[in-house]
Amino acid sequence: MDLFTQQAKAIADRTRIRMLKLLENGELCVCEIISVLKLGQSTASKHLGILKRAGLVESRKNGTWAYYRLPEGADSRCRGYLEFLAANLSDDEQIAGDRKILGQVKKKGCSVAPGPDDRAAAIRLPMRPVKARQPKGA
Amino acid sequence: MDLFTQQAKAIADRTRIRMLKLLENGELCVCEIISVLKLGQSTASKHLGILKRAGLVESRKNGTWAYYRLPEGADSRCRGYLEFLAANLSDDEQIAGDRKILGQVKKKGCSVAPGPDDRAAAIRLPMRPVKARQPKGA
DNA sequence: GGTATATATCACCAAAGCGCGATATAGTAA
DNA sequence: TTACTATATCGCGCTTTGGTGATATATACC
Repeated sequence: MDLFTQQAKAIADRTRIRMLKLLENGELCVCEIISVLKLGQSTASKHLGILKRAGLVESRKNGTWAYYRLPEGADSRCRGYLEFLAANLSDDEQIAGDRKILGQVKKKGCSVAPGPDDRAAAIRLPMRPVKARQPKGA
Repeated sequence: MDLFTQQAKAIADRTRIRMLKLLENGELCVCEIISVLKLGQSTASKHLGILKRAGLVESRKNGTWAYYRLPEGADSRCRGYLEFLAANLSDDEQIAGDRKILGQVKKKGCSVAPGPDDRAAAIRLPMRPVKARQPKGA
């Protein structure tokens, strides 16, 4: 499949659009993405894999943590859709809400115990350890 | 589903991308689109319906003929993807070939008997009548 | 060492999507 | 009228896709 169509398919999913819009706020750890978008772990990993294979995100590993970001290189073939996306959905309430939640998650750290008002997330997410874990290298 | 995602899904198909790029050459009759892209009749109709419901094409009827075109209004919500598409795939060989075939189909008329070198199309397309039919109103 | 965490991958199922033939509808041609 | 054409829609089979639980691996914490 040609890259243009592959990227079109990668964007043709609401969850992946939310991921890309969230990553416009900067590089994020997978567990942060999971916390903000309230996704299952395998679901998030699969979607991120689709975005990565389409060249729409890059990733790096640091210990057990994986960080995803929008590509930084000047490869115009990978930037087209991302620039288009950046120019759109500024009025989307859900995406604005995601960005707001990201701010909260960033303050609390990565593994966040969901509040009592979010029972769906409480089922999916592990409890926050007393002290947040940190990768060795950082 | 929100319009942005719906349009993304509508574009996430190679055949529909080819249709939209073909319509950049101006309004076309369905039978012309079928001839150029060598699609089954019901397949083409279904794809055009998806594009229409997503607001990416408009249509009008004249007798039995149906004509599709890119939207002419200034509704920016419908133009975004189309402008993005117009700015891309200029180097796509298949789409360039489609445009070339369109020129040939335009010369011969709508219902074209496929040449002996295109047997797949010969199965799908009716033979060209001795005199090409024309809608009453035009 | 042992236990828990972060992530990727696999297997599975339900849902959606695509192509195609058949049918329905409406118009043209004679 | 009858025959043919253009298009839309429906029904079917097949493939793809999205979500989820289970598993594997590597790492962090103790």
